[in-house]
Amino acid sequence: MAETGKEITIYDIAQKLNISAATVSRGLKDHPGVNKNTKRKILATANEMGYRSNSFASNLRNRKSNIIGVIVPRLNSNFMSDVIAGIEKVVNKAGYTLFISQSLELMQNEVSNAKAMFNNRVDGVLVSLAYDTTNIEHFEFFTKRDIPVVFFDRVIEHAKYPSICIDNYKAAYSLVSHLIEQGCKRIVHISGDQRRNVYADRTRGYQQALKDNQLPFDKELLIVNDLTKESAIAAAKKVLGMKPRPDAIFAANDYCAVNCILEIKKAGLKVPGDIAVAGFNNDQMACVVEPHLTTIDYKGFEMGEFAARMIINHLANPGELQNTHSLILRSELIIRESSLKKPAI
Amino acid sequence: MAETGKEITIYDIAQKLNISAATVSRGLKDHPGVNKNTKRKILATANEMGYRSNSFASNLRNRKSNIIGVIVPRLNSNFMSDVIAGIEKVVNKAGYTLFISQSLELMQNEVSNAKAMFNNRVDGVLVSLAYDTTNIEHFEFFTKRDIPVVFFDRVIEHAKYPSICIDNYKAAYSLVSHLIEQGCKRIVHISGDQRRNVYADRTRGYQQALKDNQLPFDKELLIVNDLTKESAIAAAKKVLGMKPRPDAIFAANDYCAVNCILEIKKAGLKVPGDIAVAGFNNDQMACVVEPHLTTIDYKGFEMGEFAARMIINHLANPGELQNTHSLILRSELIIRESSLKKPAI
DNA sequence: AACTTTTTTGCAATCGATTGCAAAATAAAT
DNA sequence: ATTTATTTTGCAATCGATTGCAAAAAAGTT
Repeated sequence: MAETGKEITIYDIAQKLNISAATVSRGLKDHPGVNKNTKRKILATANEMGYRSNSFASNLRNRKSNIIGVIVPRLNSNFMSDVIAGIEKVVNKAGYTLFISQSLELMQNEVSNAKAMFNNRVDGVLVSLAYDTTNIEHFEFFTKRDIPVVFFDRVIEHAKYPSICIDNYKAAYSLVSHLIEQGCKRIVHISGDQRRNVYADRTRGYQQALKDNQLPFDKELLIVNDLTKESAIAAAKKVLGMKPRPDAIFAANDYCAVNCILEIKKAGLKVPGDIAVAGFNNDQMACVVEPHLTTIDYKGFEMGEFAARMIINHLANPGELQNTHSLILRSELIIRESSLKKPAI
Repeated sequence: MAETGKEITIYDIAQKLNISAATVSRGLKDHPGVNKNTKRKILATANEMGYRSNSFASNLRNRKSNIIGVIVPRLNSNFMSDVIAGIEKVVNKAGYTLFISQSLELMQNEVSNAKAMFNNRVDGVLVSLAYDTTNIEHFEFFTKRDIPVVFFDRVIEHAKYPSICIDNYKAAYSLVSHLIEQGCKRIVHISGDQRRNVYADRTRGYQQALKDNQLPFDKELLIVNDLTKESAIAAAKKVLGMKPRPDAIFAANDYCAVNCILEIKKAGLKVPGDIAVAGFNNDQMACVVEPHLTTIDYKGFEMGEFAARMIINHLANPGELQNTHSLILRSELIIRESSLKKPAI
């Protein structure tokens, strides 16, 4: 078993077996040209001496780190935790490890994280953009060196970068259609920074659903803020003061929706009776608030798996960057009480 | 600026400046023995040629990875996201990067993650234990090689490993005392696996608070499960069926507490009127549920910072492992409506 | 037994950065 | 101008694993 103190190298194994380090190196990685018996011996001695491969030496020689970088806005959601788990699963199987960091929704951090990853020579990067990222020049370092960059969830339209996300437009469209179907006519949409696809697309879906149902789009009913609790409460208050009062709120995420519900109830109004509310993401708290929240569900684990596979594929078949453009995953409308004005049939 | 294609090494810089690679190496890291002018030139050329240090070569030579491993049960809470952010802050400042992985509450994953980190030659490891971890032999690899391991939050009593957590006993004691002070006499405690300090200590605090207030400890009132939503609901149902009916539930985490509240309300009873409820952790959802949840708050960011500092210190002053044993951070009782039987004074 | 073919192995260079030691260059002192 | 002290630099070995190429060993043919 492993001994204390000094590290064992292939040279130590070679010496003990009276063979060359080259053979040990080949033997350890099951090179076909090595005699089966020798291989067995090498493996046995390696184990017995407590050998562990030195990845620095190997990486140095191979000019490859076997590390995939992941930059996300925040790790604090079930969604993101699932994404990471999905990525880990695929990536580990392919022999890579992860280098994860959070931008905390600030472009500034995103930039420095990207630099750190570049300097650590990651073999590929998975990115979900920060709230306030205005450009993606900080990823050009990677493309210049042919290091694949894949965006997921918070993606950006760019010929160079493949991406994975759900159809936010369609999801929002179906959600708003549902609200309309429930009899809502003045639907407020609370969204985030319109530079982020997830918010812009949801807004478009909202607008199109209105249009397709002959409902006018009233600019006043579109509220864009930073989706924090405070902004959610402020937005809710604003809605409550509008005349005529809107009969529904579609918030771009669950946390915002939930805080709207609380605020509406605090004002003595009923959800969904007076105002129906819907969110996006199907967070845990969607089933904690009362009434439970109608929302859009999509699978983080799956998204992580796909994103990871995309990167791994690029690494396995370099030069095919252009083949895969973008991938759209499915999402699902989850109808709960917060939007049910009519009794369920 | 950075060129496309090939990587620049110190040899390229050396050649361009007609000096030796040794000087370039020293110049780049501000070695005192290098002429100021030469340094300036080296830095300038490095920039201009788009040089980035090759960490593999450097790590190989220095026998040091500058990577800190972090193993956590799950990344899905605000708490954990804050911890990671705190760790990142300290660790980055000291020139390290993070290698994060989740055990998903399974010892099996924790073991393989630990191995992966060991093989990647992390310089230190920060760990919060999985739900079902029964022993910590998988960390002996590290101690044998004098690689520091620091536990945080979900810690374990062990002379070899320093740890950081809050005083779960005291926190639970103060929380239960508060419930008693509100007039509760039959208090249920729902907890998790008692092998985890966080749960065992909370249970102890609960029991001691009862004792100090002349309340009998009824075994039936201590429910141990896995704290999932399903278990929470089952536990709540059990409580509702008890005779005489308990007048309070102290759950070992907020998610469990929240689901109890929902279940109690579903049964037509009032919280806190019929049954007071309290949780632990001050998750976002504590303020989503109605009534808002009384709970214990403690700062993940701080905990991350401290844990990281501890590891960094150990790395800076090796051999002082025994100096720092364990650190107890403060926590705070947050009283909200879910436990207020008496009107606030 | 001599020769050809096939399997196995080893030599030695390579991947870049680092650093002890000594040499060279410069500055200071005589 | 010499000698001594001080700064700067460079040489060359080292950190382990990898791999093209060639040599050695084993197996197969005549």
